Amino acid sequence: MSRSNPRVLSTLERAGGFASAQEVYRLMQREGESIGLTTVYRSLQSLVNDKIVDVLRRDDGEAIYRLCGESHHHHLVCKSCGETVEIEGGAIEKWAQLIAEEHGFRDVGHTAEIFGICKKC
Amino acid sequence: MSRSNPRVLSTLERAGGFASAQEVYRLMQREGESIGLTTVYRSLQSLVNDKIVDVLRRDDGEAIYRLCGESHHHHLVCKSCGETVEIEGGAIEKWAQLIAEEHGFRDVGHTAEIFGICKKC
DNA sequence: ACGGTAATGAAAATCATTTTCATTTGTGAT
DNA sequence: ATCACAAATGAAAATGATTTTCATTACCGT
Repeated sequence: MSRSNPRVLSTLERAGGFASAQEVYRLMQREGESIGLTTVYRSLQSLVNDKIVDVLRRDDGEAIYRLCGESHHHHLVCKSCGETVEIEGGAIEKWAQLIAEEHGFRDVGHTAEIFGICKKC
Repeated sequence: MSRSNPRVLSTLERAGGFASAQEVYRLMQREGESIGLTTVYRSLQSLVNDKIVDVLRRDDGEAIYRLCGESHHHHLVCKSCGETVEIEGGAIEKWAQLIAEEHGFRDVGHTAEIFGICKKC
């Protein structure tokens, strides 16, 4: 099949370890890298197969890719202006793990986002 | 705007309270109901606004609509078979509120989902 | 250099979802 | 009942992410 293009992984890292395929592609374009969208998709998929990245879904259904092992964080997003604050989720991590174990689930992950209206809006 | 077509809700109920828009549409077709896909989408969206149904995402990104009780809750979803457990989020509620206030946000809401592999899978 | 396999990417195909817009239906006032 | 207007409807087109196709190119071992 196809192996991952290393520039894709490096771009995903540079993006903070968290981005959609389209975002990785646009980022590479902006930085002058010559690559096709198809290759970006294929590389990300191959990274998922190799368990080097995780794939999640945004609320709008777009797939987002996240480096495994990155200490992950959550977001606090303003519904009005879109300003985003990255937050640590200490309490959540334990909660998710605990609940999942109670129900006999393994291989546990989670998503959590907080949204509201920021000071300026 | 537009209100929900009652046949859509009744079909979603008949489907076990868990189906995608396309599935609801195909089900209604098969049962001889005359309705457009657009209306199915609009009705489901309106049900989501009215908090009569929840919307989640399948692994492939397709939105699935699900009847839910009135109390605010979160989900523990099996990535493999889709089994879903409704859970209470006591800890989360406080955490979200606290973090948001720290950053000066008001009108706060949140989403949280836990996913993993269930016992059977 | 040669032959074969893997990687690449442009363009077309897919598929769920949304938008547009013209038509129909329902409702309330008169 | 009739007129007028708002809401609902759905067919068709638009959108946007993702996948597939396929012809070309880069790479590797001989």
